[in-house]
Order: sequence, then structure tokens, then C-alpha cells
Amino acid sequence: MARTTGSHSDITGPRVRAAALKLFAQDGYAAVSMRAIAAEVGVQAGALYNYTPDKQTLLFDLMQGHMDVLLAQMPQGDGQEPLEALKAFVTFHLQYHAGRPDEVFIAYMELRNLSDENFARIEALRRSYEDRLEHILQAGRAAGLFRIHDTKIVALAIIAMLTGVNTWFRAGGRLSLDEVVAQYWDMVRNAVGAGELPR
Amino acid sequence: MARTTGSHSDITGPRVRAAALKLFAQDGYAAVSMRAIAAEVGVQAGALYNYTPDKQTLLFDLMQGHMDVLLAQMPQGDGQEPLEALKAFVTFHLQYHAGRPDEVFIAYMELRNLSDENFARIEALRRSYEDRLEHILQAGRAAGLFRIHDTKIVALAIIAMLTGVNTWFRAGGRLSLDEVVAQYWDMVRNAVGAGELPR
DNA sequence: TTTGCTTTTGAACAATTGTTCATTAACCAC
DNA sequence: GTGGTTAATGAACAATTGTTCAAAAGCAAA
Repeated sequence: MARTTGSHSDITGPRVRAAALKLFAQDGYAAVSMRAIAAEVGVQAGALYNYTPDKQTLLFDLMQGHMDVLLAQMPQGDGQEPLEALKAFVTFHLQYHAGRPDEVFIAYMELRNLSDENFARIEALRRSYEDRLEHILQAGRAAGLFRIHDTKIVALAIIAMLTGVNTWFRAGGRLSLDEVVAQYWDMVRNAVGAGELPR
Repeated sequence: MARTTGSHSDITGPRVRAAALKLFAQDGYAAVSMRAIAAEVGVQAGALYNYTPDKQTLLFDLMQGHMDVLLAQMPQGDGQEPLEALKAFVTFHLQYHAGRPDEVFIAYMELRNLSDENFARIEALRRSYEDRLEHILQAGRAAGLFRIHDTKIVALAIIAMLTGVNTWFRAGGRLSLDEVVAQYWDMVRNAVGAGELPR
């Protein structure tokens, strides 16, 4: 046999990426064989190499795609006041991450399986994301709105807290996403010392 | 050749666990071969099976050992008031985790490489740890000290925030551990709505 | 219908995997 | 020293790994 009826790169290509995403998230990059990905697509292993030069690039492309969209879609916050910008960041982060659990999981679980060069590229994108949050925090502190000390630490702490949601949140579960967003926004606002006045 | 001069199970045993710990943390369970562990110890692969029935058990024992010590050493907080108990928890968590980066890393990165049975056991230990924090939060809310809504979410958020420290903290770096603890305690206390009064 | 392009197969490759076990040497109490 | 116990070797195993490639078959425009 050779080419199969109905085969098209426009169809197979996305299916290869989808299968890799699903399996990498499920079992981990190192534990997923190219044959397993091929089986998920319904194809032989050799066919995958029409869509990626190698397994490493397949992982890298998934991670880079995720980070690119994350950075492109995140709120810009131009001219917004710091508290509003922070709220927008928190809301965006939770909503974006809740909608893409597999991408998120891979993006921070499989960092060590990247080659040195690829790791550096993803790390740069990640840092850029963190920096944008830190800028909001610096602006808020400068305006006397946030009572925080080290903006770098606070930025990392907030992101860790928010990203942790993905370990337990499931759409259709006990809490709606809006409820989750409301509670996390409460905590973040309080954590930066911008909680409600009455006590 | 056979038994080597100076070989003793009291020495080799701990070295096997130490090598596995180091390599699993560095490269991931699936990416580390038994031969790589053996090479780190300075022994042939076959010798490892004097110390573990198989690779899976080696991973499980490391994780279980970590969780057992974590639960044994964590503050009990008997009769302590909630704010003090929370502070003790935060301090303990940060100090314990900062001192054992490899164990911590493995304990939450390699969960998916456990067999179903082993996963359930580790998960139970983890939940027990989370529950102890949640009890503190419930007591604080009942006493009117904490202004929080869902104690389960707050517990998970706090743990995620604290555990995230391990991704960047290095002893001897820009910040001392005490400074880190102080800043995280500030954030946690504020997050639960028990911040300082003056505003 | 022919032609050229696209897409997949399936076999082959060298390397590596976890694990077993007969064999052998070092250790240690007597 | 002797003998039993302990601890390692090193070869062997079947299975699986990522990747390559000639061959073949479907597709689409002429």
C-alpha cells in the first residue's frame, strides 16, 4: 500500500499536532512514542515525518504556538489604571488557561525535554509574559495603590497561584469559571494590599 | 568479576536512591534509564535490583518517603490560634521545600508515571496535607479572622503559590530564605483578608 | 488518459530499554 | 584458614525507540 484514499496534508497535519498535544499532556513527552502518535492519527509512524522534522520539533512547535497566542491575546492595558490592568490580567490568565489545559500542562511540564536552544526561546517568551505583569505591579506600587515589596516575587507568586487552578478546575464542576475568577481576584487584590477598605 | 572490594548494601542502597532522585529530578523518570542510574552510582545495572524490585517502585519509594517526612514534620498547630497556625504552615512549607528541591520537583512532576495503585497512595498523602491547611482556614474563618469564601480553593491557591517558589529560589541568590518567607507571609496573610489594619 | 505531484506504506536500521540470572569475588564470624 | 553469606558482574532476552527511504497509490490538471 501507499497513499491512502482521502489523505490530505491539510487534514493530517492538524491531526498530528492534536494527537501529539493530547498524548504529551496525558503521558509526558518522553513516554510517548512516535508510533503512539501515529496510531492516534490512524497512520504509520513514517508518515509523521511529512509534518515534522523530528519529535523534538513537534514538542517545540506546540509550546511556541501556545506561548505566541498567549502573548498575542493577553490584555495590553495601555493607559489603564493599575488596579484595572491587574484585574484584566488575572481574568485573562484564568480564562485562557482554563480553556487550554493540555497546552498549559505541556508548556510547563515539558520544559526540560526541550533542547538547550529551544528551551531558551520558550523561556524568553515566558519571561516576557511575567514582565508584563511585573510592569503592572510596578505602576501600581508607584501610584501608591499596591502595598508590595519585591514586584518580581509578587509577579511570580501570582502566576503560580493562578496557574495552579489547572490542577483541579474542570468545566462543569462544582464551581463555574466566573466564580473561580471572582475568588482568585479577591485573593490577588488582597495579596497586593489593594483589598477593600472596610475592616 | 563479581562482588567488588568495599561494596556494602548499607552504602550502595542510599547511593542508589540518591542517584535516582538526582536523575529523575534532572531529566524526568521516563528519560532516565536504569543503566544511567547505575552509572551514577558506579555500578552495573543488574546490581540495582538488589535494592529495588523495579524502576517503578524506586520512584514510588522516593515519593512516599518525601510525603511521609513532610507530614511528620509539618506543624501540628494544636491549640494554636488560626493566624499563628497559618504563619507556621507557610513558614514550614517554604523552608521544607527550599531544602529539598529534587524531592519536591519529583513529587509533583512524576505523579503521572506512577501506577494507578501507587498514584492513589501518594494522592491520599497529598490530600491529607491540603486538608490540614484547610482546617486552619476553616478555624480562622469561623473565628471571624479570615475573610475568605471557599476554604478549599484558598488552600489550593496558597499551596500553589508557595510551591512555585521552588522554580526560582536558590540558596545564596538575591534573596535570603528569611526574606522570601517574610514576603510570602505578607501575601498569604493579605490574601486571606487578615492583613494589617492601617490603610 | 497521461503526467507529475502528493501522501502514505512498510520494511529496515542501529541503539536502547527494563529485567533476569548464573557466576564469581569480597566479606566476616568462627 | 574455612564456609557461609552478601554483593556485584556481565551477558543475554525480547521489546521498543526515533528515523530513513524506496516503492506504491491516490489526486488533479492537462
